[in-house]
Amino acid sequence: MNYWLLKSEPEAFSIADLARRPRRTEHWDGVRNYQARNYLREMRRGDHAFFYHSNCAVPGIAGIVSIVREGYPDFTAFDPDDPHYDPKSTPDRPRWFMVDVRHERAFERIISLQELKSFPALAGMRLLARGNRLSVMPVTAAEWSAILSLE
DNA sequence: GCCAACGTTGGC
DNA sequence: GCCAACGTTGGC
Repeated sequence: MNYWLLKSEPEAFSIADLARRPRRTEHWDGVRNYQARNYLREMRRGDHAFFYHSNCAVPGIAGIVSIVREGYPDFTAFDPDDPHYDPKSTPDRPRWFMVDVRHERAFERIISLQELKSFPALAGMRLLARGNRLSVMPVTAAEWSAILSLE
């Protein structure tokens, strides 16, 4: 099993929103960055991911989701009315992909970015790299368990 | 709201 | 293929 981190602005879609979806499952759409897209396509059913809240009062990790459907074309790219519309992505030649994620659990508290930064075991974490803007990224098994120990 | 960092676009 | 201009991300 591999580990990942997925960013979302909670004002747009939070971990609580995911918990309220039917079967606590939703597609993870709107990724429009090639590196992030490639990571989405590497995800396998049963992989786990942290749900990270970005661009909000207390940015940090809010809980855990699992991958329940592997990469398939992101249909929001085909919709001219969608904010993530991309005319260069077509059903015949889809450029962007998404996965389906299921809510596993929300943490009792947000493990804040500030706290992650202060934890030496996480010094090399991709999320904390200078200037990092990726919204989908891998997490190592060591980082995963270190973060769980902070909970 | 500011702005640093980064990715993408497009002229050449 | 270079690189300036532009748009976006996301912490603060």
